[in-house]
Amino acid sequence: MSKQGEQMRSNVLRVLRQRDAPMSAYDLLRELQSDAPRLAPTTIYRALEKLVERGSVHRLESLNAFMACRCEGPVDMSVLAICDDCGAVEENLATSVHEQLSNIASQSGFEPGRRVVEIHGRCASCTVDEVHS
Amino acid sequence: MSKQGEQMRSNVLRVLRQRDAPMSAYDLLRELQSDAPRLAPTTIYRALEKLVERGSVHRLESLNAFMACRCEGPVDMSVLAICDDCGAVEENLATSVHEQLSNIASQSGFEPGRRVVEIHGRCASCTVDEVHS
DNA sequence: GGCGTTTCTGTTATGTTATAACGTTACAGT
DNA sequence: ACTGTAACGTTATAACATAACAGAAACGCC
Repeated sequence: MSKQGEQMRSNVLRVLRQRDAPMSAYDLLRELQSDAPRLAPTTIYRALEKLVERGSVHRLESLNAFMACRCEGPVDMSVLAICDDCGAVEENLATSVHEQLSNIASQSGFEPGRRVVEIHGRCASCTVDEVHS
Repeated sequence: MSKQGEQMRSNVLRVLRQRDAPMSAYDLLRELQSDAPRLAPTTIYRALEKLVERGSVHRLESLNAFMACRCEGPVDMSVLAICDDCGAVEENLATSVHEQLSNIASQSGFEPGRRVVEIHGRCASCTVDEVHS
């Protein structure tokens, strides 16, 4: 049965990669339900949990959405830049930001764990496509 | 009518300050419904939106919750350290982290807007209260 | 092989978070 | 007073996420 689980994870990852943009769990559900109509949210969330654990997928906390990872370095050192116009997301490796963040928290005796670093704004191509009404 | 809106915002802020911990919109709703049983989610969300805009309240993206701001400096330069054990949240002013974050995003032509910087882990007092089962 | 244990999976149901849609009320400008 | 605009109240529903439990697979042990 772990075969089926692996299958599901790879299906989810495939769809995320095809899209190459943030998708909600329910977007994925709808997509995959064309093959398996009875597919349930739980199944998607379980697959996503594993994929995030593995670092294959980012969870975008400020969007409640998920995205296939395409960055080089360690997935937990990346910064996600989210375009509020077109929805595109850039991944940037930013080790120093993450280190600083951990350091600052540590100063008050806090034991650092998972970090969330995201930035909203407008991507380069949307800035060029400026509206000139 | 704007009197009522202001009233609502101050009620919401009062409850958040009393609690001094993250609360979901629905926590607030339940709390305030003891006075106004017909109160609706929308009303809470609108009040929260304004309060966040003003900088009186933080939105914790990774918890889908809200918290009264008690930090000194500019609210949009703070780092939120969230204890996964006790739920307490520390606010730290961290201008340099935010600046670096904006810089990194800018490098690819991204126009920086709202930043989300949160860190999960264990707070000092929970680290001390270590379980020694 | 048979048996118990553990882990993973599918399924149903429900809980939680957030917003759409629309009519109403306040208020500023004229 | 009239009108446009922004804020508000209200109802309904959409979107996101998990609890709970039953059944199947995997594994060790006898």
